[in-house]
Amino acid sequence: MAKRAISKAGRGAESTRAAILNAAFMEFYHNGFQGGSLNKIVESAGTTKGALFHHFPNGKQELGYAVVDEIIGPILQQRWLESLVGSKDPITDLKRAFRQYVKEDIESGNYVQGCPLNNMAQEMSPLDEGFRKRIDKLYCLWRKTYADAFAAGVKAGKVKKSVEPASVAALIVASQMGIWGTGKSSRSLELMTQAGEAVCSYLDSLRP
Amino acid sequence: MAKRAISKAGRGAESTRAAILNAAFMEFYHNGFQGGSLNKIVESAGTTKGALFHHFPNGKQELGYAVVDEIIGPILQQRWLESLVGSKDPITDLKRAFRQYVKEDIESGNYVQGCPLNNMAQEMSPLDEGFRKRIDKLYCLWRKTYADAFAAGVKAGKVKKSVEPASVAALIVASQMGIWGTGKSSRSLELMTQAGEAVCSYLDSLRP
DNA sequence: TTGACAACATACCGACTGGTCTGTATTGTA
DNA sequence: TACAATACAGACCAGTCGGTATGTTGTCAA
Repeated sequence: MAKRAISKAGRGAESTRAAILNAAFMEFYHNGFQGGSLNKIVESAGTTKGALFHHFPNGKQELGYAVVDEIIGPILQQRWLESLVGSKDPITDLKRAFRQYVKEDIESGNYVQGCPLNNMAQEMSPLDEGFRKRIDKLYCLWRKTYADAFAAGVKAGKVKKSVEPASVAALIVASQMGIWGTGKSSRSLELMTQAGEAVCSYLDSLRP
Repeated sequence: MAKRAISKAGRGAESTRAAILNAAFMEFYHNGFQGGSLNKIVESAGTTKGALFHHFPNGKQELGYAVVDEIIGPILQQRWLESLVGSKDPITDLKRAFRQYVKEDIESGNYVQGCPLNNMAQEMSPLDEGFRKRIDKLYCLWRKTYADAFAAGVKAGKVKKSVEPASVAALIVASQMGIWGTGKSSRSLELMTQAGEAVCSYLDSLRP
């Protein structure tokens, strides 16, 4: 059998797909899924509807699913999960991550757009079961990674034994959703850092 | 000068406005502001575009603003603020409110649609400054009410003196946004109650 | 009784939406 | 070299959108 990925008519089949995917992510990130326009997407990707419906035959929905799976998922992985897997001291690592990313998103101005995953979740979860399942899968992974880290922290004596890893993980993830959501409507870096620091002091209260 | 509110041609001027407003709230609550359709709104309100643009000359935007100010604001007031103003023991009162409303929203099924204010905030804050300001005003009031209650709790000896009321308030409100957001994509009552209980145990850690 | 005006209803508009269809150039394969 | 398949481009489509213009009806002050 021939290698599919290399076959390319026109020029750069896989790169065209990637361009559409990235443009779609940006469009949906800024205007929402329902508000996002396929015309704008193909325009900013430098291609046409023909290409879009060639790579995503089921149109907008399939494109949205692909954005969640292939763009947002990996972002979550690298941003919040990678630094936690295998951690023996989740409190220290989480505090560092919180402070770093709050600072980063404020400086880049990205905080006004919020968290891409949360945006999709709030808008599309109630409207489309396919979206909901994909999004839920990511949030489950997110919570599980945190919970595993807390369980490891308990074993390593860095977290007090009375904490329920799953409960704490659920609260931390929820807090993150809320803090980044707060930034969107308040546009206040003080408020985001304030809430972030409150999480940090909560985390400190979980020390043995 | 004549009383304006009583003058009514057709039948029930003010009640027509209210019907449109309520229909708009439901439509936006279920489909988002951008996804919500004016045609659907007037249909389910049992009226027409003429009436809508008579009462809201600036169209969809003005209608959206009115939904935030006249529907969502009062809901927030009655649901989360009324029980906290003048409270001397915010920890007890907040825990009760959390448990009550988690239970209530699960039983009614409303939890799949999330918090109306948060929905609007996530979708519209980055896109429209008028929305953002109105929404921010409500969140500020929300946090301030909590912060005042915590300050009173400190004075009354029901909350330990080391807590920063403003920080704790910011975190609690953010957590609420996150918990109700979690419910939307997970559809898991266990997860919502679990996160809710984690908040309760966090609140307990703020006792003197 | 008679305007004047509020309170609608209805028909209609251009813009834009997601989506399809057909044509065409490029490519690997036989 | 012939052929089929891939990878697009661009025209086109029906439907829906928010919004407007005009018409009609009920109410009230004069």
